[in-house]
Amino acid sequence: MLSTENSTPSEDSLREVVYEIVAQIPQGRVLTYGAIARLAGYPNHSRLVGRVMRGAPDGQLPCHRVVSASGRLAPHYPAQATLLEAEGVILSPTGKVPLKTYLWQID
DNA sequence: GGGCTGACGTGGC
DNA sequence: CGCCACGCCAGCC
Repeated sequence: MLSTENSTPSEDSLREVVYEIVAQIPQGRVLTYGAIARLAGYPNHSRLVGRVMRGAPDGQLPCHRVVSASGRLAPHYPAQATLLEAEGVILSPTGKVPLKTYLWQID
């Protein structure tokens, strides 16, 4: 089911799991690629998560709620800042998301 | 099979 | 806070 997610993670393998997780990020909150990778069962495949997001259906999935571990927004995704601000997320003067405040912490 | 790329992460300065 | 080097690994040529 979910525990046996091991050996050769592929973009296809992660896609479904990643979508499930991203779809559950509360509005006004964000998650990092690394956190998603870990929740998916692949702590060292944050890059794969990013690859999946690149092909993610914007509009159907809140992919704008996914940022880097530094709070940096995704390159080549200019609308992200706007979408986040529309949810009440106040970006730092440098254009990054203050994870201290907005990182989704599962209670 | 070999080498470069990249929506990443961590640590050092 | 910013930049850089290094580690990471699937994907693509």
